[in-house]
Amino acid sequence: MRLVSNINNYVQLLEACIASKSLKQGKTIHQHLLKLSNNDFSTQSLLLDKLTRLYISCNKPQLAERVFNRIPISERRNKTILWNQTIRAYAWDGPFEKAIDLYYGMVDSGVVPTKFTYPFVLKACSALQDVENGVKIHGHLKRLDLGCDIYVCTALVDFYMKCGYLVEAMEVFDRMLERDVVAWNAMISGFSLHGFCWNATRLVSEMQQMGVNPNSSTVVAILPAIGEAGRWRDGKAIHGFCLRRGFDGEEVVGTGLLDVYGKCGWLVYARRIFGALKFKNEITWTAMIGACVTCDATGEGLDLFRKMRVEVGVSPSPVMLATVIRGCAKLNDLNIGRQIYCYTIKLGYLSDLMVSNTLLSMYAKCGSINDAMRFFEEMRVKDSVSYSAIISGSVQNGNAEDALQIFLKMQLSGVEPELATMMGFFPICSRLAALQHGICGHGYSIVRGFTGDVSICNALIDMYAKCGKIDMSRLVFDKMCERDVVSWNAMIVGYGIHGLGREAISVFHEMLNVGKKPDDITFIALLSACSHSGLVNEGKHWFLSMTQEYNIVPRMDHYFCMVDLLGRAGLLDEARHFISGMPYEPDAHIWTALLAACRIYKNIELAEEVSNRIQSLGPESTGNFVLLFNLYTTAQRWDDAAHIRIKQKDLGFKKSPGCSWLEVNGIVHAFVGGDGSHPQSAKINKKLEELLAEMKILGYKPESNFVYQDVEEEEKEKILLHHSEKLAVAFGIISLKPNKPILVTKNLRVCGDCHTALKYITIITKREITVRDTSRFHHFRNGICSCGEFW
DNA sequence: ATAGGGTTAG
Repeated sequence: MRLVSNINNYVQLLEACIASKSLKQGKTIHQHLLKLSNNDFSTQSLLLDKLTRLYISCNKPQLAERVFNRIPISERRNKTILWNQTIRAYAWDGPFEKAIDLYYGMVDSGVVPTKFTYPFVLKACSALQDVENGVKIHGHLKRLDLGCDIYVCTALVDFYMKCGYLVEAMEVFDRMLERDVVAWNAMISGFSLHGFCWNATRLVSEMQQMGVNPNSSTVVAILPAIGEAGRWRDGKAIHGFCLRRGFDGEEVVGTGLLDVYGKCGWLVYARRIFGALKFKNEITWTAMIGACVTCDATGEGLDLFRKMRVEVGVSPSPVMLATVIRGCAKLNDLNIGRQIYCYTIKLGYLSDLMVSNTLLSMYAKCGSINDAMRFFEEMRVKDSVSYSAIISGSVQNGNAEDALQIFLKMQLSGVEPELATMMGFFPICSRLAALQHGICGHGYSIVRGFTGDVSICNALIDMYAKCGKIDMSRLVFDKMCERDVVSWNAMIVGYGIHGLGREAISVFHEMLNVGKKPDDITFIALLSACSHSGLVNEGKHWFLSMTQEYNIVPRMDHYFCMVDLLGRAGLLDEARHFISGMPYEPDAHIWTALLAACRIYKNIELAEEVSNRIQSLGPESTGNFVLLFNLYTTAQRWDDAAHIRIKQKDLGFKKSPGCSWLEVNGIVHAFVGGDGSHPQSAKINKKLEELLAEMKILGYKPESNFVYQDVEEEEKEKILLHHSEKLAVAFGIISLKPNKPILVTKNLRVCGDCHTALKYITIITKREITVRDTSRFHHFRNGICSCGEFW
């Protein structure tokens, strides 16, 4: 036969193709052979062997496998190397499932895998995060006595680490008889990947003690963890190490180092490294732009972006674009943001999920929630990041109801809420006082293992506090293994809004005792807690100590707290004096706090002065009109009251309607004053009539001063009776079991008449009622409110 | 080696 005589020629040709990796020529020969042999050269195992090798060397594992399978099984059994190399080719860039299938095929054919098989099949398992098969394969190799091989063990460590099975990885590593730098690096990059910076650095010193020198891969592996943890001292030490060992010229090392400096806020060093690098690739540029953005030099970052495009002529990658968009978000400049949006379209990156999620978050951060929402709806593919971004964006822009709806939709869509999603979800519950949803989210977070995270617990503390369950906040707080400043702050805020000033101060003391440094927010929380509990001396003391002992320069917010504190306590002159002593020009907020105090203590003269000040500061807010109007009506100065109302109307300020809501069986029911639209409206009204009659017997008199409309007395009584907080409470009474406490949330301060009426209602119904208004909780019980009339 | 979502105050 001609073919037989020519085999050697073909073998030589194929070998040449293998050596030069020329796929095209190889394929031509393959075609030729098929024709020649009438599709029956399959008996020629030598040729099939060469063809398999050719396709492997050209990274075409699928073609290789097909040819390989035509070799008779009896012969294939002896070709372990070909099995291994095909698996390796699959493990290199997929499809990874094929690598695992082929491994099982190999075992089923009775071929014994070798130490060169396992690293690749394990790599495929970690790429797929396929723990089940990985563990099974680990079992196989134990039986083959490969459990001590250094390459196999390194591969196992890498596999377990990449799949998040740190304990298993450590077990394998500990049992290794010898460890080279690659084995150590596998452990180190594993810890680094999961953010365990401390473990990673400890291993680096351990390896040095064992006489193994870290190489540049070790450095590259550990740097991201250092940067993420913000440990710039370690970063500097590694930088020094790199200089001594001459690693600093490598692009990859330099990129890692400048990234660490950027993340730690040392833009100067980042710039220096960037400038010194001889070779910069696109990743280096991206890292530098990112460093500028992180260090609040966004302008510089955008300049670099421009420079790179013009001078270097590199087209930006999606990652770079995302970095630049993050910069735009930070600039809070929608104009630049819209330009970059167009640029994204031009580059064709709009379908890149990461890029579009960044854009989405940019719209939300720039306060353009409508753009964000539209963009979100138009996204064809949405993942948990997209949902998280739109949910937290909506809450932050004051739209908790929409955020809740989107969260519910997310669940229907089958996208699972992740940690960051819950981070946005709990503030929704806080805002709406939706306890049932909050508890549900807490349960979910436990199941998903999120509750080990400090920030999640912080969000839980805040959620329970704002849903009226301060004891639950404390429980979460006490169970935390570690606490950051936010945890302490959230706890202090919680006690503060419940009027538990003493407890707030005691938590603050605990905080100092354990050596946690309070920040500016801690003091805002502490001062406002004092203010809500009338702890004037304590407040004054901490205000002084804040500057003197903790070196915190008081901001406008701190001054606001102090004015509020003095004002609520009735020390109007002192408050007035305090304002004159401020180092800043007081803003409308500060004056409003004083005006509110004037209303409580009925000081019309000061109120008028303050009101003029506010007017001279420019645009007024509706609240001020209401305060002043309220003051005049209480003093029965009807003309002045009317004058204020006319002015308010002329200037186009409308009082935003009072709205109260409560959660029943996981559904939030909202009521506006005089609202008859609720399906149960008739029952609610009937209940209110009954309550009114009983209240009157106990001595309740409707305080018609709180009705701003100019109508008959009888009509005023009716308006009062249908204030939103009363509607919500009545609905709570008829729809919740008699022993259940009622929690109502209101968008404005609770009205004075309602405050009185609710005390009577707790006597009549023997039920606890809690109202959370804009600034605090009112717990009504047996005719008494926890606020001690401090509001 | 670079990269999207996040908690506390007002």
